[in-house]
Amino acid sequence: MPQVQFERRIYPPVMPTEFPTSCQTCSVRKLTPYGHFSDAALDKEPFASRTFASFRAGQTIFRQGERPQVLYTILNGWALRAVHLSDGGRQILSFLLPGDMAVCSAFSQKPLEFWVKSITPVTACALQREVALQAWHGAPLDDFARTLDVRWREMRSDDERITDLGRRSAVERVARFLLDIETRLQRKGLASEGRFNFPLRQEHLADALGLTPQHVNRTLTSLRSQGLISYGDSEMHIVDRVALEKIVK
Amino acid sequence: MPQVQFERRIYPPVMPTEFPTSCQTCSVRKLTPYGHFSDAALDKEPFASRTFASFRAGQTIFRQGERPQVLYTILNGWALRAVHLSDGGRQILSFLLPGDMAVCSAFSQKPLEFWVKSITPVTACALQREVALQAWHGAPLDDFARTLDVRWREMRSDDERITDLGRRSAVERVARFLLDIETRLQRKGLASEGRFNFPLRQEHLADALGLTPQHVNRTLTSLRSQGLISYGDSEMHIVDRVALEKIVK
DNA sequence: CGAATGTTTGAGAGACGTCAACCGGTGTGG
DNA sequence: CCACACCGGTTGACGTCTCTCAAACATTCG
Repeated sequence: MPQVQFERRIYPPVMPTEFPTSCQTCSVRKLTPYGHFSDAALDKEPFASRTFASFRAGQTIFRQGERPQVLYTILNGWALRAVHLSDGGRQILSFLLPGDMAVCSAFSQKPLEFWVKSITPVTACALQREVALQAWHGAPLDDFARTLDVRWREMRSDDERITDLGRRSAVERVARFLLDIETRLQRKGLASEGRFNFPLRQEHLADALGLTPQHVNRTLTSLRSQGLISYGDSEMHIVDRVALEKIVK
Repeated sequence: MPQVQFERRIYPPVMPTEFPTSCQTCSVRKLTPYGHFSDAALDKEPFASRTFASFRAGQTIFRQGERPQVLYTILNGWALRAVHLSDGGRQILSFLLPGDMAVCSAFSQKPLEFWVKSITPVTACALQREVALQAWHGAPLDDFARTLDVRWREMRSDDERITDLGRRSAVERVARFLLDIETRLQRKGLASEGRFNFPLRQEHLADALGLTPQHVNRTLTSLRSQGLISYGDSEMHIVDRVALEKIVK
């Protein structure tokens, strides 16, 4: 019986004023797959007909089997992409951070084989699938090629996950994960000096890294006691980046 | 010191007559990402300017860091896509079978972060990157959308690999792998009644599944002694599909 | 205060890796 | 022609990493 997730953390309500007033001044503009689009292009479709959405923490954004008609780009907050396992558990495939697209491959009408759920409250920009498809099809060849490349980074990250899960020990996975998240947040301006907001519970790490929560705990505790990281109160701090990098090889 | 792979198996030389004379009658036509293209479309670019290539067993097709200018579609044989690991090993990311594209995401000019190598002798159809890009850009919206979807299956397969490596035991991984390969070959008409040509060594399975060759051996031996599979002489036979499916859950 | 959630810690079991050896087949070279 | 090396498959003994089961503790919320 699926249990209703009860969100314990307190988050301020999302104010409409938090939505960007234009794509040109959007805070995540440069982080998105269309980050290279010109100012002029951002006045046209599909951006002209963009809308916004906000989700509470722990809310399902896409269900498995659904055929999404919108492409969400995360403006704020964390979400996760996962599949259900036959034993009742879940495998987290990726975490979605500001600037990431919730369903990049939603061009097709094929039903999703994974689901997407917010972790913190999430605000997102929504582009209509059909409109976006037509607009990108009509774009110059150069933009077209880059659009095809949109999946490139995602794909690479998948490859790395495969290597990670197949070959690395628990410490290596955890260290790599923390460094990876830090790098992504840093690039988005959401981390400085190794410090960043970290809303994940240890169970999230376990479900993503293929470990048990207990073992994640032991690993984190070990890293903390060695002075490589420190954490608490939804904050993560990578204290000794060099040592962590040595662990991941 | 990298060791020269010596191919011990004997394969007949590839005869030019084995190349398909037209795209319309190509044996893998329906299996490719452009399998839905019309007869007429196959007379135009990029197909009109296609060329062919053949590789010996164990030959490197793409090097890491390379910027491929051609899109290879495998006509015949098996290949693998992999990355080097810092400990000198390799993680096999996927196996490429007839009808698969060697580098589907080669639309960009970004250097490859993996390498591709033939396992058996491989014959392939080569499309020029630039020509293909322009042709697909000019194609009808519907074809365009499907082209974007080309990566869909690949992506799904990546997701499954992540789940697999993160959560399954050795038996589950091996069973799932065999069923997966059989399904793919069946769809391509290269397997019947659970029997198919299987040129992989146990070390290939190990490198793909994140196990040691010895443990792969124990697992295969166990499955064989239980009468679920039988193999030998580059042939694999899934004897008890139902039981295997029960293992993978 | 009690219920629920998440973190932390411990003891024991099991799965998989490591190290090592042997075997059969095949090409190689004397 | 035969000894030999090499490769891949096979098997055994043993170590260790991670899981499982279990429980204590902190925090938050009702």
